[in-house]
Amino acid sequence: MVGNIPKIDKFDIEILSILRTEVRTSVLEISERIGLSATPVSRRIRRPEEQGIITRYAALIDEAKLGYEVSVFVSVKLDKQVDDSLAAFEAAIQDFSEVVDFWLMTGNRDYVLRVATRSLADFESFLVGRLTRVRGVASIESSIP
Amino acid sequence: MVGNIPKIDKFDIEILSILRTEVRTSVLEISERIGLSATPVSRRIRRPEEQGIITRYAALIDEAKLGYEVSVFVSVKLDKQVDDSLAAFEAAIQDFSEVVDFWLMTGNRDYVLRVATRSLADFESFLVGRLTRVRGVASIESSIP
DNA sequence: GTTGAAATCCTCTGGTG
DNA sequence: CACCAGAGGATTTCAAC
Repeated sequence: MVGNIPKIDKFDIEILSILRTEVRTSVLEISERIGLSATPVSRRIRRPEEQGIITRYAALIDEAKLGYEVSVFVSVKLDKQVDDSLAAFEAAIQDFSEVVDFWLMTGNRDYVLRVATRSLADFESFLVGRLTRVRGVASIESSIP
Repeated sequence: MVGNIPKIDKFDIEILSILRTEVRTSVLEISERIGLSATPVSRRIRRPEEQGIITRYAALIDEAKLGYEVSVFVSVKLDKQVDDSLAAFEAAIQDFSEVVDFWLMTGNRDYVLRVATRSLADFESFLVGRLTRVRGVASIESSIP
């Protein structure tokens, strides 16, 4: 069976909920919090890693403190004519360092990007100089968090 | 001066870009990749942690593999009448385990939430049973990635 | 002030009961 | 699953640039 949902018990859920926001919590501290010894905690962390439930460990960066003060949600609609526009579009935006995150919405030609730049001027030059020039882009709409 | 932008050199940028996607990379491996020894790498990791540039370390969970197959972006507009609705609303949604992420948009009464549930039925019951009942919620719109 | 190397300390992991 | 021992990595200290 494909797409099988692994059996997860109360301990696994507690561990995942801790790791979701505090990866650096030591195995020992987790074991004390949930009432287990270190060994099974270590095993219960490794299993979701191998199963691909934990896709990766990421450091969340406060872009504003680095001078990336402008953060924008950009909705992009793609041209319906171009057949391989999705793959091409995704490849293109992955090369843009300004794109922090992106999601493909239902309808399959509608993306939402989160874009971070140092200033509104940088954002606008990214928009007109780079994003609008990607093949297949039909229309763009921005909203600022 | 408030909001000062720290001086970041080439090494810091390289370290941050590694940590952004691969936190578990050892200090030794980072030092080999960027051509520095372990000591300065360790210090250059701690500094952005203390400055709040690295806000937290997070394990990214594949919700689909846990059976949370439905992931939805929800736009919520808040009622303009209620003065403290922002704080109340944020407090409320932080208690909802279904809310994976949320952002406050410009206009100050417009939130975007990312919601993950096990099924569309669960999502709908979350929507009508919990989210719409939060004080100050004026209107809701959903879009599915 | 920052680096580089060695010593210390801490934490993870594999084996045993 | 708990306990214990070995191993690997991170952090502190100190000398040098």
